[in-house]
Amino acid sequence: MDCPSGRWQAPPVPGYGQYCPIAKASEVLGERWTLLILRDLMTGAHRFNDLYRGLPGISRSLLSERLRRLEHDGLIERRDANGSPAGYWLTPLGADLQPALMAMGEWAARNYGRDPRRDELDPSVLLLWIERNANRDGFPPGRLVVRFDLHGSRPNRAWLVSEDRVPSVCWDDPGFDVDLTIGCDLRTLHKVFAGRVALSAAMRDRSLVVEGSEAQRRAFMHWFGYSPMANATRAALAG
Amino acid sequence: MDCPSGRWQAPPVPGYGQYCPIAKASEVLGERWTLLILRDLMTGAHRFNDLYRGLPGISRSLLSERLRRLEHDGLIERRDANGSPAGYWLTPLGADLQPALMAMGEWAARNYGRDPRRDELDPSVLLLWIERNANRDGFPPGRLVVRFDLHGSRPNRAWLVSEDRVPSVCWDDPGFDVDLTIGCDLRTLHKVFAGRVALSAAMRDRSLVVEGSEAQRRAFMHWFGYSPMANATRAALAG
DNA sequence: CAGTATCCTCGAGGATACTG
DNA sequence: CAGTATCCTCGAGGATACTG
Repeated sequence: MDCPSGRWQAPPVPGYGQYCPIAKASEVLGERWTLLILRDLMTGAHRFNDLYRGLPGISRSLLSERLRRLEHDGLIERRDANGSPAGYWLTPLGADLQPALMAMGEWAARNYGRDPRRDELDPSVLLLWIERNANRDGFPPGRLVVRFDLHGSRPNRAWLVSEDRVPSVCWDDPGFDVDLTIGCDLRTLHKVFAGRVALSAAMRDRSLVVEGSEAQRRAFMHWFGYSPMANATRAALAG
Repeated sequence: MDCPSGRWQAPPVPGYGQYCPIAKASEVLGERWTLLILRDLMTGAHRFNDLYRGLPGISRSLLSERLRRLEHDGLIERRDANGSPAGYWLTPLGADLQPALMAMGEWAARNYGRDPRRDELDPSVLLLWIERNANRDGFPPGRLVVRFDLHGSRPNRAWLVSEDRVPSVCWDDPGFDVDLTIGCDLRTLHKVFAGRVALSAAMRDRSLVVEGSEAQRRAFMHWFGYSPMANATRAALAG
């Protein structure tokens, strides 16, 4: 609970004055952006700029403020420089929130699931999510270079480069030979990510076209990163 | 989704522009008071003034605004006059939130459980919760009158009157003969309500004193209303 | 890279008074 | 009982420029 300045006072977020767990949870989690920050920490973002990139519309000062409050409330801790991996990490208290966060997300996935309009999707955020949720064990050792051709989006090309099973997305040609290309429009990619359409079905009807060696295409189906809520969505659609 | 005025426009609560279930849930549930309103609807409050009484600090206009938004978002519906029980009721969409709300509350109960200071407790809210969570089947038919003597609180006397198994709390002497009195301080009553202390233990060490016939005292242990999160709290304390 | 400091705006929501 | 209308305040947070 120690803070950067050493003695940061929590600005008096107006509590509810109710000694009730729901009220307490609302006080800790209820501010704008807080739940999304926790979501991103749970899916592998830890550096300030990683978090910033995944939250279009937040300002750097507001992100900083929210992180300080979460640290003050004991949900996250900052690991600096010498303490191995730098950045922000969930404490046990913060990690314990995962079931509740999943339950909220599953509620929304069950009930608000519909296909997004193209203008509701942000290509850079979707690719970031695919990177973060990728199954690292499914990548080959060494380097793998995948190019996404997103029909009708701007920008419309992204590269996912996996080095020693650690993927990262970039929007400028990294210059390496491409092992695999994925061609589809952004909505199809989102539908697959969200679990609204099976990857195999999208490949079959060629709304998503994968080009590469047979082995690479098979591996793709194994490492592709789905939304953590995809299973709930599939269940809702099946039920 | 129809609204009082017939064409109420949702003020543009700034969304996150992320097509993600957690973001969607945050948009619908993230505003101040919203989760507490849903909590109260789940525990039996339905009339405007019932909700208002259970949310000290909210203004009538803000409660009205929040209810309109929840109605607009499809989580609650207003049943007026001729459609039997008047007031606000959860729709299936709203009721489907219960597991998520419980998960959040249980997280807080597990992690933030501690004994409240006396100034953190509001007697009228605690008695309201006990009324709402009472086990109606445990009341006798006809009338039961219970007086709570809350040592050191102001006001320090409340009556719970059950008529045909429907309890209601009042703070002025209703004038009926008293069948049962409960004497304790507010913190003890809260500890019992929250599941932090067993009712039987509080009676045994006389921090909570019940006076009445043997039958009434036994019935009391059956109808007394616990917090919906009490079981989670007991589990956390036992584990 | 990872923030902080300062200044300024605008909109959420309180207070008050009112209504069917 | 169940709200609504109006006016006003103040504080959350954006913009901008800065730092170790």
